[in-house]
Amino acid sequence: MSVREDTDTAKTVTDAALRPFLGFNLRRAWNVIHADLTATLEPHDLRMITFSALAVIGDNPGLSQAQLATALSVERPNLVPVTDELASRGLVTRERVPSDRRTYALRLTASGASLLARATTAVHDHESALYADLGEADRATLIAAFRRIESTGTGRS
Amino acid sequence: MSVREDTDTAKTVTDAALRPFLGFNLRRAWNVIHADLTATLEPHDLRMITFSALAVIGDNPGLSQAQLATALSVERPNLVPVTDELASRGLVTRERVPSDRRTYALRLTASGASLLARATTAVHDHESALYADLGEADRATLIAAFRRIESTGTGRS
DNA sequence: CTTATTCGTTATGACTCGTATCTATCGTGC
DNA sequence: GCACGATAGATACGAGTCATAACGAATAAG
Repeated sequence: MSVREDTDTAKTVTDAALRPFLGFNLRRAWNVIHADLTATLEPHDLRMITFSALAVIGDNPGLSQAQLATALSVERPNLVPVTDELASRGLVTRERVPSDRRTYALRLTASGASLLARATTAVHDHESALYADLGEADRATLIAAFRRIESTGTGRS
Repeated sequence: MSVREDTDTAKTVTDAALRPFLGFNLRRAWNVIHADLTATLEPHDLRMITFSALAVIGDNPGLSQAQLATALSVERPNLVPVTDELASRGLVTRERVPSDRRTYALRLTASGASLLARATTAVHDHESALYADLGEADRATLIAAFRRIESTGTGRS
């Protein structure tokens, strides 16, 4: 079948076969953004999951851990060490709810809100740098596309 | 401080604080695509890494494992079990190179090429379904944006 | 021959995430 | 009051991914 190609010593190894796939490109972009995000949050002693949790708690004071897990798309067990850490660092409070003593009501403390504000600013600035080459319109297109992919894939609203 | 909000029993837990961040949306989209891709490749007994490896080998016959690792952005040690599996399944050959007996020259076998073709079709079809809501222009915008994010983040080419 | 470098490989550990399971609590029906 | 199923939080365990360190074999340079 004339499989004999002299591509052997080729110095150029191409991605060409994978580039047409959006999923592949998305993975590469995600790797970059993930690395940048991790580095951005590291000075604040936050990981992506703890930062996300802080943000959702800040937006939904008094929510339960189960609600938080749903909002973050993680399983409940994986949230336990997160809330443990946030609580032990004094960033969130876990108040017992009188009406249902099984659940905790999660709220930001003052220092939690302050840290969230600082980290949010840092993340926003880093994202702006990463997307400097992208126009505002492209950025909006991206987010809209992501949400559509999300809903197409999961079927949820 | 009038912290007393009745958001406690709120049934609606919002993502609002995170949605403006592109990274967050990208992660969600990636989760969806990753799940779909995994399910798509599973009937072919392929994982993302093995499929990607097949595709790159098919496009660059005779390349070394080190070159493959670079093309796939994974560390060399993590590629060993991949090439082992592909070789033991008879999908790729590892021929010794006379000029440099340290390296292996990786090539697809006939069945490897056949499997790659079938899997590529499957992945392409699934991607088309996922991106059905996206126009062709949006898809091109997405890929272009990804590549720009990639190069901005890594500084490479 | 000696030294440094590269390839493929092994071993190891960090990190993420999901499933199964347990206890405590709530709600419902008897 | 008491049994039943369901839910919240927590624990334990395992699968999967990924990077680092280090080793033998082979190559290249001195």
